[in-house]
Amino acid sequence: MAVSIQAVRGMNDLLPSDTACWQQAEQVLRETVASFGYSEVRMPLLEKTNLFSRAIGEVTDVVEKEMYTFEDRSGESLSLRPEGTAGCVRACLEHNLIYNQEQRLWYMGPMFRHERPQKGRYRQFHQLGVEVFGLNGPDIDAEIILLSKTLWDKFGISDNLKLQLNTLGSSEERMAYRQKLVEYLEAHFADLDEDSKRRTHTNPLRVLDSKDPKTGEILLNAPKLADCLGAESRAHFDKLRDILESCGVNYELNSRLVRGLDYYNLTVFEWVTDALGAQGTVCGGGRYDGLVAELGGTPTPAVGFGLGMERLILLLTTLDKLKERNAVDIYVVGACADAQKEQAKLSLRLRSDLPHARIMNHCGGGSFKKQFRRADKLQAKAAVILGESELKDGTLTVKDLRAGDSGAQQTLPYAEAVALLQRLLAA
RNA sequence: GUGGCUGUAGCUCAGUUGGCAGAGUCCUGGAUUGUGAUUCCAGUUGUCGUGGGUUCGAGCCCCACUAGCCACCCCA
Repeated sequence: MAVSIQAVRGMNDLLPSDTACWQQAEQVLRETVASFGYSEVRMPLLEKTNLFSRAIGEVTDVVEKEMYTFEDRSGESLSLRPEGTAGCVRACLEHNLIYNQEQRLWYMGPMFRHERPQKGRYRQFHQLGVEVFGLNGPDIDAEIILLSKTLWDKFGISDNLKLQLNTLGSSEERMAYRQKLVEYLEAHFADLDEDSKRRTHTNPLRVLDSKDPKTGEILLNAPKLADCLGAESRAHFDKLRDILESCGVNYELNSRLVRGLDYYNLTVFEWVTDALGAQGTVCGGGRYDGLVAELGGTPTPAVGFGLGMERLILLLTTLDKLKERNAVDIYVVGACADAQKEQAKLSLRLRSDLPHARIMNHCGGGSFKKQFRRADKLQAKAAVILGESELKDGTLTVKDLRAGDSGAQQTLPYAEAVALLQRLLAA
């Protein structure tokens, strides 16, 4: 459809049928993080560009080619946040939230990356972020994985998500391994496929994931990350696995899981599904002990994850896990001489006496037929009728719209009508 | 950023070798002037994604652009 002004590519409007789904999902997310004792933080969508280039890594795809970056009126370079962790750390440092104390935090909101849109990948997308600061043990790594697992259980989608787990070692071990790997890849550079040649310098650990058969052969003799791990890193990972297993969490070890943001170390994980096509990672995260210091704070251990809201909701919709929910419980129809005034007054009174009911007053006039059709379309549970006779007698007619064919209806004094409505809504 | 497919009514889609722009649904009104998913009748759907080109004539063929979908890539 040709429209004179269109939305920016990859940035979607959420219409009433969408927001009904989002609100259901958001409610479960909020309840769950609260049940783990986490607190909400809200950060600006805009940050100084160098926050992201320092936090995420200068040579990552996200920073190199996916950020929305521009100069504001004072000439300062700003960027729309491509992820939430950097801004969260910045906020914590700025307000001394993590000076000698631990924090368990969460946030939810839009992120921006200039990628080619496709199913489950949009230029404005939304994440639930969970971040923990000041705890360095495997127990907290396990906790955030258990938190995410709790979400899947509550949504009823645990069977459709698999946990992939890996460890990258300490920052030093990881850097040392990266160095070794790059040296090895450079020695065989001529025989690598094109993607792997590029990745050798952009994201060498990703080369391990190459599907090219010739590169695969070369990789057989490549140095192994596991060989670079020290006893401490190994113990951390073993303990994490121990806790997950004792809590009944199944996982797959995936030594090629490295993730694209530079700040990760030790534990990394992803929850993946095969129900969404190419964008199968619904939730991913890990430990990032070096980031706080990198951004100028005192060294502070940290761990967290991001959950893609669009992918979650796409999965919930695909698996038909969201309840259809109407927007209206009671529809007020009428055709008395002073209809607009009397209906408005009645509707206000009903809302006051039935505070949890969603009550819509018919506006715009028209026949009863039209008004009832509207009530039915909205899937209201009951209609309240205010006509000439009701107004004269001081009564209301309450019609049960779920009763079937003609529907049961009773004309009652106000108080009894309210009581009947209460019973109908409870049913 | 690269490739493949697609774009016709609000929605889902037909549209023959290039020859009057269609169906279903939705919406509106009526059959029933105080009663809703059914039924029956009537009615409105329009920049055929945009701009060029070929042609007597283009929804259809050609080019460019744009948007969407899917995949690569990347990640949530």
